[in-house]
Amino acid sequence: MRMSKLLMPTLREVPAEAEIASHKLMLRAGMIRKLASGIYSYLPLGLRVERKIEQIVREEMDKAGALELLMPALLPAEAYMQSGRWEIFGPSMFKMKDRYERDFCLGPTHEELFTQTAIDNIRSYKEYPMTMYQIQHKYRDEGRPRFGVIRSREFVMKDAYSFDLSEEGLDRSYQAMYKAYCNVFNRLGLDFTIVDADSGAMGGSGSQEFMVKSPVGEDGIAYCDDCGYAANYEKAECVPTEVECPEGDLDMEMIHTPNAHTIEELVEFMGAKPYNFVKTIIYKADDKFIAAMVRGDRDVNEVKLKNLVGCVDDLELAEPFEVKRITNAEVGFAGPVGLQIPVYVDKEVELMKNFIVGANQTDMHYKNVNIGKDFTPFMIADIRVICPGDKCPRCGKEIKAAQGIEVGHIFKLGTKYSKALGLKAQTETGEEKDVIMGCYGIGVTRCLAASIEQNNDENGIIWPVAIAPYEAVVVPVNAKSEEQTALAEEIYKELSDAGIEALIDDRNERPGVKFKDSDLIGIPVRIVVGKKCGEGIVEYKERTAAEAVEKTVSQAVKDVISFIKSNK
RNA sequence: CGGGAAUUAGCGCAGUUUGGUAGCGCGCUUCGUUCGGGACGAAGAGGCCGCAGGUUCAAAUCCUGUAUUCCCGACCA
Repeated sequence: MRMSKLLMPTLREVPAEAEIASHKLMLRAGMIRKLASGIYSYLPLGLRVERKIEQIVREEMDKAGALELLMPALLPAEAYMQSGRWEIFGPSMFKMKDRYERDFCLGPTHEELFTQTAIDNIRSYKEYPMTMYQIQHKYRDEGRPRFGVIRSREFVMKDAYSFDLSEEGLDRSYQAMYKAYCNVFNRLGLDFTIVDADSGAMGGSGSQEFMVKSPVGEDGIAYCDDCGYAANYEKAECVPTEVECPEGDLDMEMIHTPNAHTIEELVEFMGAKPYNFVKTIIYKADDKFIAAMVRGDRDVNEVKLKNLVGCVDDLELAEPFEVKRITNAEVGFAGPVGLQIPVYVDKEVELMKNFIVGANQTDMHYKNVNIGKDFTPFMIADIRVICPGDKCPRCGKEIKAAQGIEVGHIFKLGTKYSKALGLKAQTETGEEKDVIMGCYGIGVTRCLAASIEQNNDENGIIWPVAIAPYEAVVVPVNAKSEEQTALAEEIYKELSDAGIEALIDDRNERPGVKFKDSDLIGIPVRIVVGKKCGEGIVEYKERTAAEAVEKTVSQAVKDVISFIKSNK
């Protein structure tokens, strides 16, 4: 490709809308342009990278035996109403009506439609197991689109769905996708971590997320360097740790704590440590009230609590007036003693004695409170959020925290959608069975941003060869020099003939501009045709190298070809 | 959905406090000189100052709405 003919509007300055590296660089490199919040156009360079990622995903899916098909993005409401998700998605679904007032939406994800496809087209149990996938634009009206294409409202996603007749079959289909996902992310050159994810609310039996560690990631990861354990923050199991408590068989005692609502204020007031307190938090779970208790220096894990309570709809903090009604006190003085609602207690609290809790009376707390003696929990379970420094639930070493960008998610769905929509298969014995499903997603456009987050420097993007928009660039230093131009053209032709996706910077620009641009757009390797052109010497520079190396023309061409081939 | 900020040329910004009809840098066009890390000189083009009302002789500037965008948080099959 001739750069003089390429639509590549690079920017010297960063548009004010961008905050993170990948977003800034995609704008500066002329890969994308924003059309509305969370909605982007892809210019040639951006599209080429997106297509390459798609192709890698496609190849690995095909290799894993999945069948590619394509659903519409514009969907009739029916199947979503049948599954209940027309309501569950709520405002995050783009909904509309056609001219006859019939309901439609833009597909946010396609479990329902793939289930319907199986119902309509799979005729015999002999056709199972089957995995189908598509690579398609998805639409979600995010409450807060963010970070360029990392959280956008229209994005490209690969979604796959497996259909099996047995749990063992589901395990096999799931494992095949697991392996394919590892292959995909390895080929993309992403440094990723696989974490256990929450699946409780969906009724599934297992779920893992593929995370690219990055400080700009929106998901928390708890991991252990020693044994390799990694889990989503929401999911990570907590190992209870013991803390120092007042000794002895003490009796509960009410104390006056005026205006001490928070743990910090109490610590100040009473001179105790945060871990000597136990917080009691009132939640509303599907219109029923419950209390959750965790140590003063911990946080309640609402996902765990929600799964434990078996809450279907919403788990949210009770409103202040509700707290007042339940505890007979201002917010900040709730405690388990005499409370008339179920009290869920974190496992860690079981290890404590003589702790401090609210007294359900404004400005009053109890000290020397003990489980069993002073109150009876409804249930004791792991309901807290993991903290860095906690013990690893597998090996006991120290847990660390990181942020991650979720680029893939695999999920054992079970029979949720087959039951809702009626996907059954008749077995050889004539018995009817619900088909067991799995679903598997890769955020294609998000991978693009994730790759840039992991591969950039102060000069711009550093593409891995596998997804670089072009593999090599030939730069004649002086556009007016016929000698340089001729040699550059010759090299460009040789590379192209050898199957290299090459650029030639034939623009009438000064060398500095050409170098800056080629670094910015992240082309993996560059040949510069300059002063020593007459002696048949050019410069060879890999994007990651500090310095260029002088080589003969034929050697440089050979090295570019072998560099590209060996890094693909 | 709650809180905060912004909106002036393609991009980055000043001008708004104290009203007088718009400016800087980059980019763009033309000519010339240049040509190894975002050149220099000269001459240009480009703006209903987000939109709608209001106050005023006069509004980018003051007032009232409204839209859009970004940030923090909530939410995120």
